[in-house]
Order: sequence, then structure tokens, then C-alpha cells
Amino acid sequence: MAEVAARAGVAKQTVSNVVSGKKVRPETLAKVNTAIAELGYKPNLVARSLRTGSTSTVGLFVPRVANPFYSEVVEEVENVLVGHGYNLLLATTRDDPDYTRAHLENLAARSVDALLVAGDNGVEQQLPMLVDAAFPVALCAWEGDAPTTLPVVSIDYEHAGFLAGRYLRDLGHRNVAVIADLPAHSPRVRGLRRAFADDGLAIDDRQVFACTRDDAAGGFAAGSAALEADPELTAIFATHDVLAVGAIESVVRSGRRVPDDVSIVGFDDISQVGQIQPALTTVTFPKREMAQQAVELLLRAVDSGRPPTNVLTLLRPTLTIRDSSAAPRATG
Amino acid sequence: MAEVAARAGVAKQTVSNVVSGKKVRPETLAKVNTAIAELGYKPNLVARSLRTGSTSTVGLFVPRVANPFYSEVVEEVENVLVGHGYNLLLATTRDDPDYTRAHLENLAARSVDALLVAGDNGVEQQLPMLVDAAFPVALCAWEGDAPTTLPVVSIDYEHAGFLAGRYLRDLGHRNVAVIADLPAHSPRVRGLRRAFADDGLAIDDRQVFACTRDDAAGGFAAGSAALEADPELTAIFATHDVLAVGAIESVVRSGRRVPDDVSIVGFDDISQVGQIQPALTTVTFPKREMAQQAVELLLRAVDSGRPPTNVLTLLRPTLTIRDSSAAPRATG
DNA sequence: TTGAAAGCGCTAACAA
DNA sequence: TTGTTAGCGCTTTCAA
Repeated sequence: MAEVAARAGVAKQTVSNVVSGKKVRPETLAKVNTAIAELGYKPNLVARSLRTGSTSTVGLFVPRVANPFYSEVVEEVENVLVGHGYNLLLATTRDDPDYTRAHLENLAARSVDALLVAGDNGVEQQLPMLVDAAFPVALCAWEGDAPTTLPVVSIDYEHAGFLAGRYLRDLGHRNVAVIADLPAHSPRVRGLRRAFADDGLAIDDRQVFACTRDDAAGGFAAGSAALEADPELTAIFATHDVLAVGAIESVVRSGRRVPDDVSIVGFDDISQVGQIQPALTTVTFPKREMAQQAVELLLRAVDSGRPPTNVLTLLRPTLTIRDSSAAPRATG
Repeated sequence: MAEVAARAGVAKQTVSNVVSGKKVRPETLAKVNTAIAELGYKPNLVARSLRTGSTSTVGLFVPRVANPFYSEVVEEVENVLVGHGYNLLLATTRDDPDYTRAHLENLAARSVDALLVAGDNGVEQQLPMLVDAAFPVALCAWEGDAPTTLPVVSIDYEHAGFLAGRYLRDLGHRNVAVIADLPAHSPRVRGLRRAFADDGLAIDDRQVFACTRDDAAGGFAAGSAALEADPELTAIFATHDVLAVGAIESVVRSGRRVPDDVSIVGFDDISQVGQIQPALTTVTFPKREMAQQAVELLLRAVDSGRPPTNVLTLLRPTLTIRDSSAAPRATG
């Protein structure tokens, strides 16, 4: 920069002004620009960051990237950030409080401008640190009790579960099983139960199968267990789509058909499940809208230099009916 | 830092030595550490980066994150980086040379320590810039002609296609269609063709269907077109799994069955396709090994301060046979 | 082993 | 509008 200034016959400050687009007399601007071009000068953003304390970088915490739900969130967050001229520093928490804390300290030391936390697993314990962070923090896809001290962009998980439950109930299903990632997804299960309870029907604890693994294999195992426990089963609600995919397999392997014998309803509407056989009926989670709103909330705070507006935004989930669900067969 | 030094009664330099784990007399160390604890001192990594020119941050370019192949790569890259104490700056190129260039300049200005580029689409044009970068660059999942100037960790795509082709040929399939993302995936198609050519069989251009969309819907459309063009079709090779999922749907929708009427073979072995119905036969791409090796290659270069060893590493793809493929029905 | 001084490249604040 | 000065927080250099 000093070289550029010397070559253009101006002060470093003037070069700085040119680079950051401040007001400069046109002829000075031209001189500086040619000097920049001739020397191939590129500003050093680390130095700028040290001086200004801001890095144009936003951190994002997700439990895992190779989970279709979160990979879509990551993609959308990056989209929005790039649109605003920000960078994405991605960290996976693995649902592990220790990882989360280590990453948090690292981000703080690197002075990121903001942090978005997606998913609540393993993060609850770090909430005090998040609140005290020197930069704006927002939470999204938060299913547990939302802290009142931080802005949250999420959906009403209980209502989302209710949508699935009401749908199955109205179709006439009575022998229903739930396969769930517990305790993480209990609000979804609660919503489903409420839908049946509204009609005087109870979903027993024995109808709820917790998955030991959070992947399709876990869904397969839980689905198989559910079918064995109640061979008369006519519907399965899986608390997320990946489990639902495993559940479909368990039904098919047992010699039953979907949806003729057993209906399956999932949760999330990850991009793949609309195309599998049978196309999955699921609760659609507006992931991209969520990511967008959360990032924009943060960037507004960054730009204004004030803490983010502390709101709880709940987007509306909807039910997307495809081919994996139908009314139960009339019991001859 | 000055405060800590003052409180401990030492020079700033000594504090620096303590923080970066250099040799310090035990009693001095203790004094400094208590001062650090009392003041809650946290080193400023931006300042360190300005001084040292290194940021403990590695850039990763992927075309898209919400593509199961790349999301697995991202996850593994992050894993390895965290294991080595590095951060991940993630950028999506969207297969767009302009985005790629902009991101590249940004990373350079932020002085990342290294850059890993996954996928070649839209990146070829930036190769000269990549070669000239001030930091180590490596390429992975590179399907086009690999540049000799940069290290590459990839697989032999042509051979991978050959594996799929040989398998289908040996099963006895003769009416085969290919649905492909072209021209990106032509090596895979070439390999398939070679397998058939070895047996004196030719795969005609009319049997190759280019997808207009790079998702399951594109696979569905291409699959439908293929079935219409040749109703006697007994096998479809899709150049990646997401297309294969769409192809399965097209077969089922046409009233045929997989694999009884039509076999489907995919490519990549993304984590979902082992669990769908029918479980997909596919060419397994050792993505995580690839990511690991590429990152470690880069970090070795960073640590040694020398350019990365310029090697071409080709991992071995394998064929994973599941339920979507079988011998063609004997034509009565 | 420790201390003092210098400077990484930039921008905020003020003066001209 | 432009130039000067100072300093962000750290590490490198050199001297004690």
C-alpha cells in the first residue's frame, strides 16, 4: 500500500480511501487506480480486520454436514452470506458440548462478525457463553425450549407433529407407531399425540420406538421392531425423513406394501424423498426460508452495530402428501 | 496482552511465549498463567495472523453443498481439518467461473493457508490463477484432464465406468441406456462403452441420454425418454446416484419393475442409496479417503512451508452390488 | 531465558 | 479533499 501511495504520489490514507470506495477527487482516483493496476496491489484483509475488528466472516454451527437437512441449511446460509459479501466459517458440533465450546472460543478469537447455530443438540449447555459472545448470535432449527435471551428462527415443532397426526387420524388410522430420535424430537411426538388425543385416541408409550441410530439403519431397526410389536399396524410416523426411508424398507422387507398395508409419514422434506419409491408424505420444513431469515437478522445486527432484535420467529410447517400414505385398508 | 504482562511483571514477549507454548521457566509460566486466568485473557488470532501471515484456515470449494456427494466431502474435510487444528472456510462455486474467481481472490486476500478444490466444473478456467496462488492448492474429485501443475487426489473415472459396464455386460445385458450429466461425466460413459466394446458390443449415441437437470427430476426425465426410445431396455446406467434415483422412479412409473424388468446401476454410493427401495447397485467412490488424503497433502505442505508434492493420486473405485440389478429376463 | 524495540498492513482521528 | 500521526495485538529481531 505504501508502494502504491508512493507511485501515485499520494498518502497511504488516500489509497485506503480509494480501495474502500470513499470519496476521492476523480483525478486522484485515476492516479491511484493506475498505480494499483501497475503494481498488482491487493489489499490485505487480515490487516483491515485487525484494525476494524470485523472480518466479514460469519460462523455457522451444524451438528453434521452430511445430513441432508443441514446440508441444505448450509447451502442456503452460504448463498445469503455471499450475496451480502460475507464469508462462511463452517464448524460441525457433532452434538458434542466440548466441540461446540472449542469452536466457539476459536470463532471468538478470530473475531467473526456473527454466529448462527443450527440445531440444539449439545448446544444448550453453551447457551451462557453464546449470550456473552462479543458478536451477534442467533439460533435456528431449535426444537428444545428456546432461550429468551437469544433470537431464534425456527418452526413450531409441536404443531408440525400435530399436522402429521391429524392427517393420519383423519385418514382413519388407529394402529399407529412412532419411530423417533428421542429425546431430541419429543415435541414432534407430542404434537402427534395431541392430534390423536383430540379425538379421544391415545398413543401409548409402547407405540413409540426410540431409534438407537440416527440414520436409515436406525429407522429400519425401529420400523422392524414396531411391526413385530403390532402386526396390525397401519401407519408409521418417523420424526425425520432419513428414519422414514429406513422405515419404508422395514415395511417392504416384512412383505407388506407402502401405502397399501402401512402408511409412512416423515418429517423435514429433504430434497431426496420426493423422488424415491414411494414418494414420501412428509411435513415440509421451510429450511431455506429459515436460513435466510436467520442470516439476515444477524447481518442487520452486524451492519447496524447493535445487538440483533431478540425475536422468536416461527415459520409455518406444512404437510406434503405424496405416495407413501393412504387410508388404512378396510378391515374385512 | 500488555495487561497480562504488566500484571505478571514480565514483558509482552514472555506472555507470547507462554501462549504459543514455547520454552519458559516454570515459575514464570505459573505467574503468567495466573495473570491470564485472572484477566480472562484470550489471544487475538487476527493479530497473530497479520504478523505471521498464516491463519490456520483452509478454504474448500465445492460446486454445491446440498449435493449428497459433496456434503460428505465437506464433512470429511472439516473432520480432518479440526483434527489438525485448522478452520474451514467454505465457498460454493456453483460451477460458475465468475463465482470461483471472486472466491479465490477473497481467499487470497484473507491469506488462507491452503485451498482444496472439489470438482472440476467451472474451475478449469481458473487453473492458471490456482497455480499462481500464494498458498498450496490441491484438486480432488477431478474428472476432466488433470493439470500436471497441481496435485490431484481423485479416482479413475473411466475405470469406474468400466466396472459398471463390465458388470452389466457380464450379467448379459445388451439393451442398455446411459443417462448422464454431460459433458461433465463423459469419462464414466467412456469406461462403460469400453467394457461393452471389449466384447464387440457398441453403445450407440442414441442410447446415451444427457440430463438437462442435475437432480432426480432430470434422471426421471432422461429415464423416461430412454424407456420410450427403446421399450426393450433391460438396464440403465446413471452417471450419478441422484440421477439413478430418478431413473428408478421412471422405470416404476412406466409399469416395469426394478430389477426384474430393468436393472439400474448408479455412481458415487452416496449414503442414502443403500437404504432406498430397491437398494441401489452403484460404483462406490471412496470420498472420505479422498478428502482425507487431499487435506493431509495440503497440511503437510503448510507445515513444511514448501509447495505440496505434486502427485496424481487415484483411489480405486469398487462396485457395490445391491438390489437394483440382476440378469436380464430370459427372452422367451 | 527474558526484555525492549520495531513493524506486519491497514484505518480512525485529526490537522492542513 | 488530502496528508500526518498513531495504533489495532501480536511476533520477530536483537540485545541484555
